Amino acid sequence: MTAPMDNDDFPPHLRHFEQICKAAGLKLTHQRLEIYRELLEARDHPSAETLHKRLDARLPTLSLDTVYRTLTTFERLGLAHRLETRESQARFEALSQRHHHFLCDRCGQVVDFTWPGFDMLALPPALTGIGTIHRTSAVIYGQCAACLAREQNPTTR
Amino acid sequence: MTAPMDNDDFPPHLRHFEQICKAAGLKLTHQRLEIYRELLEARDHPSAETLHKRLDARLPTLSLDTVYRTLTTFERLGLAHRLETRESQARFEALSQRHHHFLCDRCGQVVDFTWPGFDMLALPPALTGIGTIHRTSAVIYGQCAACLAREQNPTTR
DNA sequence: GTTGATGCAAACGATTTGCAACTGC
DNA sequence: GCAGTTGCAAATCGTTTGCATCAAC
Repeated sequence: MTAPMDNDDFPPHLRHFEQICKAAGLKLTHQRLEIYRELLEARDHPSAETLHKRLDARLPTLSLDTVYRTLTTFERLGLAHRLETRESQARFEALSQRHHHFLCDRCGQVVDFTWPGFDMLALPPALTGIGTIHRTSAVIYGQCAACLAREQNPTTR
Repeated sequence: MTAPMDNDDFPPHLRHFEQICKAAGLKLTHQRLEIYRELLEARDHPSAETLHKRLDARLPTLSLDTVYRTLTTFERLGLAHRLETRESQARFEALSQRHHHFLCDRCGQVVDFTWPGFDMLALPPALTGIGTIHRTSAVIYGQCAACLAREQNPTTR
């Protein structure tokens, strides 16, 4: 509809995307590709609406519902995670290296961090027989330095 | 409005509640007390709507908005946690002993489990200087045994 | 009596859905 | 050409809010 699809000069990470879609019997649409690309580049756990805004320049006719539908599809395919935040808006991230999340109780900011000690931890015995484990994740709640500073020094210093 | 408040024969955990409210300058209303009591007894991370239904017998005039408002207040006071689930409905739990959550990707069920190994783990160095830590929590995603069984043996056996 | 809390109804906002037109395969 | 996908608009549903009344202190 906008530009022709040049499947042959896909960079490696998009070839991987192509294969996943093909294996799942999903069509490789222009919209899906661009949404995935945008999510891959995003470092800030964007919401569906944020992604939609960012894609507006490249795909002016892209609808917000398609972004929602596509992100849900990605989640099902294991291409994206839906973050559990305390906001009403869900936020997404493409899968990259193993990391965890710090959530600021004040501003709602999500900060990624790595935690090798946690990643290496043996699963708790209490979970024996619970079923299959897909993913383990640590979430740390607190107040970020910026919010702390803002409260202690409302204006300056 | 319904029954008189007998502040003097409160069980210990409700006296604690009374003190927290008093310290925060909040009125000890009948509704707040009953919502807290119900949340304390609940073992299943009820949603605001579920709590409202359960309280209907005791407080027929209780409105759903009050449940929402009250749970938000409890969260602010540190009397309850809002769970981050993948459902649209938020779910709450009163604070009890330290535990973590297993979330089934299929049925959305939340299962509590203890994980002493995690609780004893040192915080990751990556978080140095991030701010103040309020709470750490582990979330494990997977498929519960019931959902596994249902998919392998759709009908019987 | 004063101040904050409640109940009601209406608003809000994120997300989902029905459907007809369209496009990748 | 067919099945799956999109865009549009409308619906859905959890949650929040304005406001007048009411209860706790």
